[in-house]
Amino acid sequence: MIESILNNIKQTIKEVLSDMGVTEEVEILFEVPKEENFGDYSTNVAMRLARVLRKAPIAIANDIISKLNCEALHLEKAEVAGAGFINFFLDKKYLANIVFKIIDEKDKFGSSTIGNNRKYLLEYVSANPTGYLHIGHGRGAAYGDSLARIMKKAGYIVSREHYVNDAGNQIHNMTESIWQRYKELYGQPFKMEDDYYHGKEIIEIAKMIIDEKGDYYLSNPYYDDFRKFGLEYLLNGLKKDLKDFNVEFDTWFSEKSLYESGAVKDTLKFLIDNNYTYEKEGAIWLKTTQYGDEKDRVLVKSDKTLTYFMPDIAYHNNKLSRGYDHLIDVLGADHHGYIPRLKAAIAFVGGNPDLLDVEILQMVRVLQDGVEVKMSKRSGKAITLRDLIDEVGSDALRFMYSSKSLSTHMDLDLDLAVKNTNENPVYYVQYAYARIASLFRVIESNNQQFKEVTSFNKLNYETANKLIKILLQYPSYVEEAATKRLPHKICQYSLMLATALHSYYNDEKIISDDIDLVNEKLTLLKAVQIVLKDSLNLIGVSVKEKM
RNA sequence: GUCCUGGUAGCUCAGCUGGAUAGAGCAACGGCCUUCUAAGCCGUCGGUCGGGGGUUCGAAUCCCUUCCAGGACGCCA
Repeated sequence: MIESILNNIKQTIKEVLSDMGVTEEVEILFEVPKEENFGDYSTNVAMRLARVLRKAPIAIANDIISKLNCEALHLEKAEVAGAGFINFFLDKKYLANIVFKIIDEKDKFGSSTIGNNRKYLLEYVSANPTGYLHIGHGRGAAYGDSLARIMKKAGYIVSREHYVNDAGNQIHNMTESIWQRYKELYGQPFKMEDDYYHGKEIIEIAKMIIDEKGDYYLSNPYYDDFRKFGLEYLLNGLKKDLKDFNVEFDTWFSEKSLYESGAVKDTLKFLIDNNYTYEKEGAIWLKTTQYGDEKDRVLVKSDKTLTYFMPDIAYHNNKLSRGYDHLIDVLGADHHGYIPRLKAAIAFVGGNPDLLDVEILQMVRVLQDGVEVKMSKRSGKAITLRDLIDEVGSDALRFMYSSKSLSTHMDLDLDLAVKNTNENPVYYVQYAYARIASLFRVIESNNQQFKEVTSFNKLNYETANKLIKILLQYPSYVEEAATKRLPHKICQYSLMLATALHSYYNDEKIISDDIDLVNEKLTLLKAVQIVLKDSLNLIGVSVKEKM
């Protein structure tokens, strides 16, 4: 609706401009002005044309608006302001129709086709199953899951994937770690190497094995059983934590399966056969510098074992073969240097490096009592995602993560998050929803019947307009969040809508004896509720009927 | 040393494809509940947009330079 109004205005301006003798293509952009007095939308096209037309921007703007047919364009008025802005004031009554559209479309409202059904593979979290998830994983999880939801709404086809590193050296270390802890629990000599996993979960696993099999492994081979048991336990824990965080995946892709299918071997052979590699100092190197990497990278170490990179190439090759239009990897900032070699690898296996985008999330710093709490999976003192979900709650945590852009170095104040949860803006938004829900309960207990209206006759457009204007903007927020991959836009939007709701609620008495007016207001609020719920859902946050 | 991110109000952060007087939440201060949920509303206070140059009608936004902070520069994963 808003799009069609703006498109019509754009079209009209284009015609006016060509009458004025502007031959070149000019981009006409609309933005919502910060200041309310500047109308609903504005454009700076007159200023952009000042140089081309050699004319004062204000004069150009005046020329343009004198030729606009406001009524046909659903405009209350258009005026020139400032240095040459054209401000448009839309017809409030016409805009109010958005409410009926929302009531009609429900959670489909805000959907768009901008994604064009393009198929995306979104990989995120991909945590090693060697310990519990930490706070950095939480950020990637919240981002990836929210982005997937938003992109789907915007018309992309999105597959969500978690890569499971169940084959490499880290699993060996995990197995050995359990073995050392097992021996420790029996008072035997043990040694935890530096690169072993020192978390408390490893001890828990050793205890569980003892519960089941006692000291059996002190005199029998432990390796395969420990490996299997540890992997299963940790992977299940990982899945459960993510599920409780409202984070979903379509596929859990096993690294081990790449070995079993021969994909790793085949990919390596392909690279060698095509001369993309060379041998040096007993190792096999991939010539990634050919594609702008700062140095070549080892695929096969001199001890004949593979680097992490090698199966990862096979993995990305596999992704490419599955017919996606685009791949997105969400990685931590510590993997930044990994991107050039990954893109080079994609080029070597015959893919287009531009098919892969890597979204980098900056580190999360955890503060407690004003000092940083270091997190390290190996030291075991890390604050886990599970701890936070239990203490802060999934909703509050999701909102906290999602409200900041990925590139910001995020500070998470534990004292604030845990003790003072009502300072989290998520409650502000949920409260807006609950307040509306409460109104419907009151109506019911009054034995009044709420009936959705299909047109407004008594509604005060002046007070309702703020809400309506924000409802109108929802689709464009979804589109922007999806195309620019910025879920925090949705947080901002939900806060905006909640603010307008609270304000409206305070200004207007909703329930009165005038049942027609009550029905009109409640129809409006019903629409607000739909959009609040949908926007929160996009960032994985639930709504509450009562608070 | 090279590369990536940041540096905006006391704190946490938006704004960054150049646009009107730089925003929000929290904190601080002052009002608003005999009326539908006060986890709310209304208002006040608070800024050399890290510093310095440049580009132009116009710069928080683009370019150069410099300082500070975090991260990466493995035959680790």
